[in-house]
Amino acid sequence: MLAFQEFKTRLAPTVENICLDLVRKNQGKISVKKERVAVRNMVRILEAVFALAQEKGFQTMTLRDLSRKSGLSMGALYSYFPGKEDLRSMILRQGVAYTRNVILEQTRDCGSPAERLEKAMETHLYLTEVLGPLFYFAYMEASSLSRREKRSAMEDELATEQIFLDILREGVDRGDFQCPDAELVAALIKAVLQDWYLKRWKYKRKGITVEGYARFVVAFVLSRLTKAQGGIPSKRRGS
Amino acid sequence: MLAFQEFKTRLAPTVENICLDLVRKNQGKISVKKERVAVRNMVRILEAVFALAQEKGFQTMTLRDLSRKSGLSMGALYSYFPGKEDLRSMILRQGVAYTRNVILEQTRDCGSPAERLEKAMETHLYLTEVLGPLFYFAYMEASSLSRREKRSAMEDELATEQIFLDILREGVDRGDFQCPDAELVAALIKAVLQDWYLKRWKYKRKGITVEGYARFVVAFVLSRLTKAQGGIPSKRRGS
DNA sequence: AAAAAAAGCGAGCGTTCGCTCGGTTTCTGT
DNA sequence: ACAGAAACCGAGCGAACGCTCGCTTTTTTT
Repeated sequence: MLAFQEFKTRLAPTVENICLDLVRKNQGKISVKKERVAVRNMVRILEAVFALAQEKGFQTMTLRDLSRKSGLSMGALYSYFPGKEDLRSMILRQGVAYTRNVILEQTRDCGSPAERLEKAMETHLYLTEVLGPLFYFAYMEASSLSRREKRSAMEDELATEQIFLDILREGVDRGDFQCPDAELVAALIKAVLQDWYLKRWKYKRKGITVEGYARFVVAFVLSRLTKAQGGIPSKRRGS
Repeated sequence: MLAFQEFKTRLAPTVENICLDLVRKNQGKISVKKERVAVRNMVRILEAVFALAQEKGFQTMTLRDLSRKSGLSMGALYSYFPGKEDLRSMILRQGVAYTRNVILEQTRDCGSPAERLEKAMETHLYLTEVLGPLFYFAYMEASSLSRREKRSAMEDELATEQIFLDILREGVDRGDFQCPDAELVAALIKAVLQDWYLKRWKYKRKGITVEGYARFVVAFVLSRLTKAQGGIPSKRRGS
């Protein structure tokens, strides 16, 4: 298992790096010319958004709140995004793209399905640990999107799940895994990984580190895939 | 395993029953005198709230939206709650109390820890299946609460988890379960059960019924508790 | 059926929101 | 040092919000 600290320094997944991509991909919407300035202030904006969204939600947060917390004036803010809704969708889009890229890139060159599965879960957890507020934001704000954007959020959910499903199926084909219900296992994995950033307060309180959680989840899932004798009993005794 | 249909008819966990309790426990805040009328309209209000909250979130929903969807006028609405925030906290409080009671009541008289664990998971899933919109609402709205109410929401989360943890520990004591990290397993169970109502669209799309999901989750967890040889390997091979 | 009580109504109040824009400050090249 | 460009500022705009209240309609009582 890769240590969390090493992951952090090797990949350097920071808000700053995400802002750099965000600024470059939205040049049409950002009226600030100099990239250095744009990125610096975009970082302040995103960090303020994450803090405020965690406090009171994105909808409840006002642009005056954002102005106060980020240190930029109302007018200055509108040099960095065309409107409040656009700000949200810019952040979501960029965050999703970034996550997808990192996980796919990290799992591509692994060996056995078991190793790839471990690597995928580990990467997901470590990434959410570094970018916790971003993931929390993305998850919590998905409920108040337009229909168009809601569909897109659902497809992202399924795309992440598909990564796990592909690995599971490969493992089953090769005979490494015994898993008659790969779809459900993939969904379970996704749910458990999400819990890490949705309930960070809970795990912090219990003194559980991201590495400890990763070890537990990997062991739990793999033990079921490699040691379980049978599938699901079709009937269990009644109450 | 209890069939879902039987659970539904036996316990009759409906929005109407919840509204009855809600009306009785908030008589001071509701100016409508006749209980029959109060309950009837409270049902219309709650169902409208759930629908709107799922569409656009509680904060984004306006009282004019609620008026339109529920069929009651702006003025009439204020006979049923003192303000928008009070409406939310009334719903949350009542929903949490109801859930807690049902699960505790259903798991009290079971036999072995394995049976109780199964019953607890099954009850949680069936309840969320009937009252899906309520749970979705409670979960999604927990992020934009006051500090006082946030603490209370966290305690509810931990209280539910504690039910599972108690059963796990009893099973370990009796030698039924092999589980060196009961706290993490309890958290995992909670996360997986929550996924059912947070991502219902996903499971609906895959054609998975609540009974199928319950069977899967129970089998997955129990197989790990009763068949796994060891705990967590302290080290796994490096990347 | 008339009177009293209860419930329902919706235009309008004050406030605050997202957003704009004319003026000011800061940065950059020479 | 200075002129032009870039960035920043915040009072103010129309719109929409939560909420109220005088009035009407419906239900209950006598």
